[in-house]
Amino acid sequence: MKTLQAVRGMNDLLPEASPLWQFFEDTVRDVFEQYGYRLMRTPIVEPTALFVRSIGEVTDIVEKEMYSFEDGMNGEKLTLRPEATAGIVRSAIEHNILYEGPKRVWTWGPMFRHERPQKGRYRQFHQFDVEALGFAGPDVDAEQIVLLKRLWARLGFKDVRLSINSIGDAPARAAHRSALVTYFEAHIDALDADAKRRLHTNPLRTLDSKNPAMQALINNAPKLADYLGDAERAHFDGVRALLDDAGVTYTVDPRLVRGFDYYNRTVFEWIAAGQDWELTIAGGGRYDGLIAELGGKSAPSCGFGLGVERVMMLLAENPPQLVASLDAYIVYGATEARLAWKTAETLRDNGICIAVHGSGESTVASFKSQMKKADASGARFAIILGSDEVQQQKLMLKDLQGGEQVLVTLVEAVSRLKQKQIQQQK
RNA sequence: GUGGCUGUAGCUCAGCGGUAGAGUCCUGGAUUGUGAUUCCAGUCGUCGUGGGUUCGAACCCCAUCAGUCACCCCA
Repeated sequence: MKTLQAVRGMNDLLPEASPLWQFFEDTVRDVFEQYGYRLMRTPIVEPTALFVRSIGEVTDIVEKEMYSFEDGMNGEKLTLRPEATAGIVRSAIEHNILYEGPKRVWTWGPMFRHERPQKGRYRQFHQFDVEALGFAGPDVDAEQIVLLKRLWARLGFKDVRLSINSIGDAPARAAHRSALVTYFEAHIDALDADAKRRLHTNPLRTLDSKNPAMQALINNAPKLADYLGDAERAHFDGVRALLDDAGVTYTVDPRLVRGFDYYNRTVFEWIAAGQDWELTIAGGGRYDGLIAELGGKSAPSCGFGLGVERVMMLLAENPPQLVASLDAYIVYGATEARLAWKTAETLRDNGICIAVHGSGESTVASFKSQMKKADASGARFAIILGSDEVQQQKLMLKDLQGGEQVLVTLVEAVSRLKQKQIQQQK
């Protein structure tokens, strides 16, 4: 029989890695909630039209990276979500959740893009996603940026930097774009192959070209900043002023553009550097027109996505000290198996997290090997239950970090384990 | 989607036409019921998969799958 393997670009999360993921997820939730964002969840599958209309018909994502298919039952055109914002907005409109005013929400889960996999880039990847729906002011833009700064601090990240830019509103962007196309067309002989190919599809990307021969041309190209109106400029200045107040350092990167058509005004990216890589770990911006575009009442909004796998790469390079989830691991002699099993259940009644050594079909492993398992389990204590302990109606409680062991009653064991739980929480 | 590099034990990798290896992990023992270290012994493989060349292929060739890097693009 042929052994099956995971679909290309889609990864398994193995139990060894999950404590770190859980630490990260808990921290993220904590910070989001601290800013008043509330969880909502939307389906992974959405109508294909939702993404075509929100992300933009001529983007790479829509043209060649979406997992789209027809429902075999009724022929509906469906797509596995490539990003989170569209689904949130669809849901917000459908349930009219902005009826009572603006709302801060967050969501998370798997996203799907059919790209060629690389480090930090997968076909199924996970994002946390934060959206401030119906807020027009620059304060929420800045709020989301400082929220992320707080998150990096909580995670212990140091080499993280921020790029921001204003891409203006749609008319300014359109005017700049056509000026850019005109400019490039006038210098068509100086363009490299990529730039020619992108001339009419994505001329903005050419501004980001790494080709040294193009730099002079790019430096003299029309600047988007020159096309911004007073309101757009004031908004961006507002964001910057708040970031300055918060002591956030950033660089304004005129070349920063984003892949989705719905963005306007503020866009930002947090970029992290690992030992041999540099990747955007969070990116987002304002999308004032999207909700109206998708049929809702106009509601200017701002949001960002956070790439979980990429953050995990950084976390894994400098793992935090994690508190063991198990308080104790119980080991026992052959004749004490039933008692050990029942004792563990009694301890759980008292709020203790405890694993019982799993037995073979007819044999009980030696104390030595059971102790090795106890050590490997990450439990703080081993509880030893053998004939000596049974005779005295007590348990041997061994601290696996210090090595001290004491003979205690069940009640004493509970109170000692509880005490350690409280200490660890501090 | 294009191009380069790489797939050998659970993990990290050596071997590069002639009987599949090391370290680690795991199991048992030295250790009197007790997890580090040390020492001893042992288990573990369709050499990614499918074809081809050859007396003989982990090794050479082709295809394919996967990983990775550079593009494209992006979280």
